[in-house]
Amino acid sequence: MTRLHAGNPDPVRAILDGMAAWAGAPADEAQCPVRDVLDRVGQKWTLLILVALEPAPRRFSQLQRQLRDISKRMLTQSLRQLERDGLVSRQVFPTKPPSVEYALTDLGRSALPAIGALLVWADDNHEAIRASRAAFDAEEVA
Amino acid sequence: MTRLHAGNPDPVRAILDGMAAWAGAPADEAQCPVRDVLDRVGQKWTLLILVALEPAPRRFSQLQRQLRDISKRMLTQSLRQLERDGLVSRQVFPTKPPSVEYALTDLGRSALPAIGALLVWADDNHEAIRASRAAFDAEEVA
DNA sequence: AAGGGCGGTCTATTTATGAGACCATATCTC
DNA sequence: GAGATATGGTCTCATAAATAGACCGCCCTT
Repeated sequence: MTRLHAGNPDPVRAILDGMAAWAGAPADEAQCPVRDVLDRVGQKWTLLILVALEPAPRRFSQLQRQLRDISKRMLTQSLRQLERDGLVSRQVFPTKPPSVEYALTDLGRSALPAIGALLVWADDNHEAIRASRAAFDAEEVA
Repeated sequence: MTRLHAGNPDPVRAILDGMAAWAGAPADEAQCPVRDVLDRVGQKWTLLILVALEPAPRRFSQLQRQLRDISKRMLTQSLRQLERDGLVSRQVFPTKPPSVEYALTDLGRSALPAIGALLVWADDNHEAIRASRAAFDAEEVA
Protein backbone atom coordinates (compact mmCIF):
# COMPACT_ATOMS: atom_id res chain seq x y z
CA MET A 1 0.00 0.00 0.00
CA THR A 2 2.63 2.50 0.94
CA ARG A 3 4.32 2.19 -2.38
CA LEU A 4 1.60 4.27 -4.01
CA HIS A 5 2.86 7.47 -5.48
CA ALA A 6 1.43 10.39 -7.36
CA GLY A 7 3.28 9.32 -10.48
CA ASN A 8 1.48 5.99 -10.52
CA PRO A 9 -0.49 5.66 -13.75
CA ASP A 10 -3.52 4.37 -11.88
CA PRO A 11 -3.23 5.10 -8.20
CA VAL A 12 -6.95 5.02 -7.66
CA ARG A 13 -7.31 1.42 -8.63
CA ALA A 14 -4.37 0.48 -6.45
CA ILE A 15 -6.00 2.19 -3.51
CA LEU A 16 -9.26 0.42 -4.14
CA ASP A 17 -7.38 -2.85 -3.96
CA GLY A 18 -5.82 -1.68 -0.76
CA MET A 19 -9.16 -0.78 0.72
CA ALA A 20 -10.48 -4.20 -0.13
CA ALA A 21 -7.91 -5.60 2.25
CA TRP A 22 -9.82 -3.98 5.11
CA ALA A 23 -12.96 -5.88 4.28
CA GLY A 24 -12.42 -8.31 7.14
CA ALA A 25 -13.73 -7.58 10.60
CA PRO A 26 -16.20 -4.70 10.79
CA ALA A 27 -14.21 -3.19 13.65
CA ASP A 28 -11.20 -2.87 11.36
CA GLU A 29 -13.01 -0.63 8.92
CA ALA A 30 -12.28 2.36 11.12
CA GLN A 31 -8.60 1.53 10.90
CA CYS A 32 -8.48 1.63 7.13
CA PRO A 33 -6.23 4.58 6.30
CA VAL A 34 -8.40 5.82 3.49
CA ARG A 35 -11.62 5.73 5.44
CA ASP A 36 -9.88 7.24 8.42
CA VAL A 37 -8.63 10.26 6.52
CA LEU A 38 -11.74 10.57 4.40
CA ASP A 39 -13.75 10.89 7.59
CA ARG A 40 -11.75 13.99 8.43
CA VAL A 41 -12.18 15.33 4.93
CA GLY A 42 -15.89 14.72 5.35
CA GLN A 43 -16.04 17.25 8.14
CA LYS A 44 -17.36 20.49 6.90
CA TRP A 45 -14.56 22.88 7.84
CA THR A 46 -11.40 20.79 7.80
CA LEU A 47 -10.23 21.51 4.26
CA LEU A 48 -11.31 25.12 4.38
CA ILE A 49 -9.26 25.73 7.51
CA LEU A 50 -6.16 24.11 6.06
CA VAL A 51 -6.49 26.26 2.98
CA ALA A 52 -7.04 29.36 5.08
CA LEU A 53 -3.78 28.70 6.94
CA GLU A 54 -1.77 28.26 3.77
CA PRO A 55 -0.60 31.83 3.19
CA ALA A 56 0.43 32.42 6.79
CA PRO A 57 -0.32 31.48 10.39
CA ARG A 58 -3.50 33.02 11.72
CA ARG A 59 -5.09 33.80 15.04
CA PHE A 60 -8.37 32.41 16.22
CA SER A 61 -10.48 35.42 15.49
CA GLN A 62 -8.73 36.10 12.20
CA LEU A 63 -9.75 32.63 11.09
CA GLN A 64 -13.28 33.18 12.23
CA ARG A 65 -13.52 36.38 10.23
CA GLN A 66 -11.95 34.76 7.19
CA LEU A 67 -14.31 31.79 7.20
CA ARG A 68 -17.15 34.19 7.97
CA ASP A 69 -19.92 31.69 8.58
CA ILE A 70 -18.23 29.28 10.94
CA SER A 71 -19.33 29.32 14.55
CA LYS A 72 -16.78 29.64 17.33
CA ARG A 73 -17.83 26.25 18.50
CA MET A 74 -17.02 24.51 15.23
CA LEU A 75 -13.85 26.49 14.73
CA THR A 76 -12.57 25.44 18.14
CA GLN A 77 -13.52 21.83 17.57
CA SER A 78 -12.07 21.63 14.07
CA LEU A 79 -8.81 23.25 15.12
CA ARG A 80 -8.46 20.85 18.05
CA GLN A 81 -8.89 17.88 15.76
CA LEU A 82 -6.40 19.23 13.26
CA GLU A 83 -3.97 19.81 16.09
CA ARG A 84 -4.50 16.29 17.36
CA ASP A 85 -3.90 14.93 13.88
CA GLY A 86 -0.66 16.89 13.71
CA LEU A 87 -1.68 19.01 10.74
CA VAL A 88 -1.87 22.28 12.64
CA SER A 89 0.12 23.70 15.53
CA ARG A 90 -1.23 25.92 18.27
CA GLN A 91 0.92 28.47 20.03
CA VAL A 92 -0.19 30.78 22.82
CA PHE A 93 1.46 34.18 23.26
CA PRO A 94 1.24 35.70 26.75
CA THR A 95 0.03 39.06 25.55
CA LYS A 96 -2.83 40.88 27.23
CA PRO A 97 -5.30 39.60 26.26
CA PRO A 98 -3.50 36.39 25.24
CA SER A 99 -3.33 35.68 21.54
CA VAL A 100 -3.25 32.23 20.01
CA GLU A 101 -1.63 31.49 16.70
CA TYR A 102 -2.48 28.53 14.52
CA ALA A 103 -0.12 27.39 11.78
CA LEU A 104 0.27 24.51 9.39
CA THR A 105 2.83 21.90 10.36
CA ASP A 106 4.99 20.23 7.73
CA LEU A 107 2.51 17.39 7.71
CA GLY A 108 -0.34 19.79 7.23
CA ARG A 109 1.46 21.55 4.45
CA SER A 110 2.07 18.23 2.72
CA ALA A 111 -1.67 17.85 2.29
CA LEU A 112 -2.11 21.08 0.39
CA PRO A 113 -1.18 19.93 -3.12
CA ALA A 114 -3.83 17.23 -2.98
CA ILE A 115 -6.39 19.61 -1.57
CA GLY A 116 -5.37 22.18 -4.12
CA ALA A 117 -5.97 19.70 -6.92
CA LEU A 118 -9.50 19.25 -5.65
CA LEU A 119 -10.09 22.98 -5.48
CA VAL A 120 -8.78 23.47 -8.99
CA TRP A 121 -11.11 20.77 -10.22
CA ALA A 122 -13.99 22.40 -8.38
CA ASP A 123 -13.17 25.71 -9.91
CA ASP A 124 -12.82 24.33 -13.42
CA ASN A 125 -15.98 22.28 -13.35
CA HIS A 126 -18.52 24.02 -11.22
CA GLU A 127 -20.20 25.55 -14.24
CA ALA A 128 -20.81 22.13 -15.71
CA ILE A 129 -22.11 20.94 -12.37
CA ARG A 130 -24.50 23.83 -12.01
CA ALA A 131 -25.77 23.26 -15.52
CA SER A 132 -26.32 19.59 -14.79
CA ARG A 133 -28.25 20.41 -11.63
CA ALA A 134 -30.48 22.82 -13.50
CA ALA A 135 -31.20 20.24 -16.18
CA PHE A 136 -31.93 17.55 -13.61
CA ASP A 137 -34.28 19.77 -11.65
CA ALA A 138 -36.08 20.82 -14.82
CA GLU A 139 -36.82 17.18 -15.63
CA GLU A 140 -38.03 16.51 -12.12
CA VAL A 141 -40.70 19.14 -12.36
CA ALA A 142 -41.81 17.97 -15.79
CA MET B 1 -10.47 32.19 -11.58
CA THR B 2 -10.97 29.75 -14.36
CA ARG B 3 -7.44 30.18 -15.53
CA LEU B 4 -6.20 28.12 -12.61
CA HIS B 5 -4.47 24.96 -13.68
CA ALA B 6 -2.76 22.05 -12.03
CA GLY B 7 0.58 23.23 -13.34
CA ASN B 8 0.25 26.54 -11.50
CA PRO B 9 3.12 26.92 -9.06
CA ASP B 10 0.77 28.04 -6.30
CA PRO B 11 -2.80 27.22 -7.23
CA VAL B 12 -3.92 27.22 -3.64
CA ARG B 13 -3.10 30.84 -3.07
CA ALA B 14 -4.81 31.80 -6.30
CA ILE B 15 -7.94 30.00 -5.18
CA LEU B 16 -7.85 31.70 -1.83
CA ASP B 17 -7.81 34.99 -3.65
CA GLY B 18 -10.71 33.80 -5.73
CA MET B 19 -12.65 32.80 -2.66
CA ALA B 20 -12.10 36.20 -1.15
CA ALA B 21 -14.08 37.61 -4.05
CA TRP B 22 -17.14 35.89 -2.64
CA ALA B 23 -16.90 37.73 0.62
CA GLY B 24 -19.67 40.14 -0.31
CA ALA B 25 -23.26 39.29 0.39
CA PRO B 26 -23.76 36.37 2.77
CA ALA B 27 -26.24 34.81 0.35
CA ASP B 28 -23.54 34.62 -2.29
CA GLU B 29 -21.32 32.42 -0.19
CA ALA B 30 -23.31 29.41 -1.29
CA GLN B 31 -22.55 30.29 -4.90
CA CYS B 32 -18.81 30.30 -4.40
CA PRO B 33 -17.59 27.43 -6.58
CA VAL B 34 -15.14 26.19 -4.01
CA ARG B 35 -17.60 26.16 -1.14
CA ASP B 36 -20.21 24.63 -3.37
CA VAL B 37 -18.08 21.69 -4.36
CA LEU B 38 -16.46 21.35 -0.97
CA ASP B 39 -19.91 20.91 0.52
CA ARG B 40 -20.37 17.88 -1.67
CA VAL B 41 -16.95 16.56 -0.73
CA GLY B 42 -17.90 17.08 2.87
CA GLN B 43 -20.64 14.52 2.59
CA LYS B 44 -19.53 11.28 4.04
CA TRP B 45 -19.97 8.93 1.10
CA THR B 46 -19.52 11.04 -2.00
CA LEU B 47 -15.84 10.42 -2.61
CA LEU B 48 -16.05 6.79 -1.62
CA ILE B 49 -18.81 6.16 -4.14
CA LEU B 50 -16.92 7.88 -6.94
CA VAL B 51 -13.88 5.78 -6.17
CA ALA B 52 -15.98 2.63 -6.01
CA LEU B 53 -17.30 3.32 -9.50
CA GLU B 54 -13.88 3.86 -10.99
CA PRO B 55 -13.04 0.33 -12.12
CA ALA B 56 -16.43 -0.32 -13.71
CA PRO B 57 -20.12 0.54 -13.51
CA ARG B 58 -21.89 -1.07 -10.61
CA ARG B 59 -25.40 -1.94 -9.57
CA PHE B 60 -27.10 -0.66 -6.47
CA SER B 61 -26.64 -3.69 -4.31
CA GLN B 62 -23.11 -4.26 -5.56
CA LEU B 63 -22.25 -0.79 -4.32
CA GLN B 64 -23.89 -1.43 -1.01
CA ARG B 65 -21.87 -4.58 -0.51
CA GLN B 66 -18.67 -2.87 -1.57
CA LEU B 67 -19.14 0.04 0.79
CA ARG B 68 -20.32 -2.40 3.45
CA ASP B 69 -21.39 0.02 6.12
CA ILE B 70 -23.48 2.43 4.14
CA SER B 71 -27.22 2.32 4.67
CA LYS B 72 -29.55 1.95 1.71
CA ARG B 73 -30.99 5.31 2.51
CA MET B 74 -27.67 7.13 2.31
CA LEU B 75 -26.62 5.20 -0.78
CA THR B 76 -29.81 6.20 -2.54
CA GLN B 77 -29.48 9.79 -1.48
CA SER B 78 -25.80 10.10 -2.35
CA LEU B 79 -26.29 8.52 -5.77
CA ARG B 80 -29.17 10.86 -6.53
CA GLN B 81 -27.05 13.86 -5.70
CA LEU B 82 -24.16 12.63 -7.78
CA GLU B 83 -26.57 12.03 -10.63
CA ARG B 84 -27.97 15.50 -10.27
CA ASP B 85 -24.47 16.96 -10.29
CA GLY B 86 -23.74 15.06 -13.49
CA LEU B 87 -20.93 12.97 -12.04
CA VAL B 88 -22.75 9.67 -12.19
CA SER B 89 -25.26 8.23 -14.63
CA ARG B 90 -28.14 5.94 -13.76
CA GLN B 91 -29.49 3.42 -16.22
CA VAL B 92 -32.35 1.05 -15.60
CA PHE B 93 -32.44 -2.31 -17.38
CA PRO B 94 -35.87 -3.88 -17.78
CA THR B 95 -34.79 -7.26 -16.51
CA LYS B 96 -36.83 -9.16 -13.94
CA PRO B 97 -36.28 -7.96 -11.35
CA PRO B 98 -35.11 -4.68 -12.88
CA SER B 99 -31.46 -3.88 -12.42
CA VAL B 100 -30.04 -0.41 -12.15
CA GLU B 101 -26.53 0.41 -13.22
CA TYR B 102 -24.58 3.38 -11.97
CA ALA B 103 -21.54 4.60 -13.87
CA LEU B 104 -19.16 7.54 -13.84
CA THR B 105 -19.78 10.18 -16.47
CA ASP B 106 -16.88 11.94 -18.16
CA LEU B 107 -17.31 14.74 -15.67
CA GLY B 108 -17.23 12.29 -12.79
CA ARG B 109 -14.16 10.62 -14.18
CA SER B 110 -12.44 13.97 -14.43
CA ALA B 111 -12.62 14.31 -10.66
CA LEU B 112 -10.75 11.09 -9.99
CA PRO B 113 -7.17 12.33 -10.33
CA ALA B 114 -7.78 14.98 -7.69
CA ILE B 115 -9.53 12.51 -5.40
CA GLY B 116 -6.78 10.02 -6.07
CA ALA B 117 -4.18 12.54 -4.97
CA LEU B 118 -6.02 12.88 -1.69
CA LEU B 119 -6.21 9.14 -1.21
CA VAL B 120 -2.53 8.74 -1.96
CA TRP B 121 -1.75 11.41 0.61
CA ALA B 122 -3.97 9.68 3.12
CA ASP B 123 -2.27 6.41 2.49
CA ASP B 124 1.21 7.88 2.72
CA ASN B 125 0.60 9.84 5.89
CA HIS B 126 -1.87 8.00 8.02
CA GLU B 127 0.87 6.48 10.14
CA ALA B 128 2.14 9.93 11.05
CA ILE B 129 -1.40 11.03 11.82
CA ARG B 130 -2.08 8.07 14.05
CA ALA B 131 1.17 8.67 15.88
CA SER B 132 0.28 12.33 16.38
CA ARG B 133 -3.11 11.41 17.76
CA ALA B 134 -1.59 8.97 20.21
CA ALA B 135 0.89 11.59 21.40
CA PHE B 136 -1.82 14.21 21.76
CA ASP B 137 -4.07 11.91 23.73
CA ALA B 138 -1.21 10.89 26.00
CA GLU B 139 -0.60 14.52 26.94
CA GLU B 140 -4.27 15.14 27.56
CA VAL B 141 -4.42 12.47 30.23
CA ALA B 142 -1.21 13.66 31.89
C1' DA C 1 -45.16 -22.03 0.82
C1' DA C 2 -40.79 -20.12 2.30
C1' DG C 3 -36.66 -17.75 1.44
C1' DG C 4 -33.77 -14.85 -1.22
C1' DG C 5 -32.20 -11.05 -4.26
C1' DC C 6 -33.62 -6.70 -6.48
C1' DG C 7 -34.07 -1.46 -5.76
C1' DG C 8 -35.85 1.18 -3.15
C1' DT C 9 -38.96 4.09 0.70
C1' DC C 10 -40.20 5.24 5.53
C1' DT C 11 -39.72 5.99 10.53
C1' DA C 12 -37.16 6.61 14.53
C1' DT C 13 -32.82 7.47 16.80
C1' DT C 14 -28.28 9.17 17.14
C1' DT C 15 -24.74 12.40 15.72
C1' DA C 16 -23.05 16.73 13.71
C1' DT C 17 -23.51 21.38 13.10
C1' DG C 18 -25.25 26.11 14.08
C1' DA C 19 -26.77 30.42 16.87
C1' DG C 20 -25.80 32.84 20.43
C1' DA C 21 -25.26 33.95 25.56
C1' DC C 22 -21.56 34.10 28.82
C1' DC C 23 -16.65 34.73 31.11
C1' DA C 24 -12.28 37.09 32.78
C1' DT C 25 -9.09 40.28 31.47
C1' DA C 26 -7.42 44.49 29.60
C1' DT C 27 -7.51 48.46 26.70
C1' DC C 28 -9.47 52.84 24.62
C1' DT C 29 -13.24 56.47 24.72
C1' DC C 30 -15.96 59.63 26.73
C1' DG D 1 -15.55 55.69 36.18
C1' DA D 2 -19.18 53.84 32.73
C1' DG D 3 -19.40 51.78 28.37
C1' DA D 4 -17.84 49.72 24.42
C1' DT D 5 -14.30 46.67 22.25
C1' DA D 6 -11.23 42.83 21.66
C1' DT D 7 -8.98 38.52 23.11
C1' DG D 8 -9.97 32.96 23.00
C1' DG D 9 -12.74 30.25 24.43
C1' DT D 10 -16.93 27.25 26.86
C1' DC D 11 -21.86 26.25 27.50
C1' DT D 12 -26.65 25.42 26.35
C1' DC D 13 -30.23 24.81 23.29
C1' DA D 14 -32.18 24.13 18.52
C1' DT D 15 -31.84 22.39 13.93
C1' DA D 16 -29.81 19.57 10.14
C1' DA D 17 -27.64 15.35 8.61
C1' DA D 18 -26.51 10.43 9.03
C1' DT D 19 -27.62 5.66 10.68
C1' DA D 20 -30.19 1.37 11.70
C1' DG D 21 -33.46 -1.31 10.36
C1' DA D 22 -38.39 -2.52 9.25
C1' DC D 23 -41.11 -2.72 5.21
C1' DC D 24 -42.69 -3.17 0.01
C1' DG D 25 -43.82 -5.37 -4.51
C1' DC D 26 -41.82 -8.21 -7.78
C1' DC D 27 -39.90 -12.42 -9.40
C1' DC D 28 -37.09 -16.59 -8.97
C1' DT D 29 -35.67 -20.96 -6.72
C1' DT D 30 -36.43 -24.70 -3.51
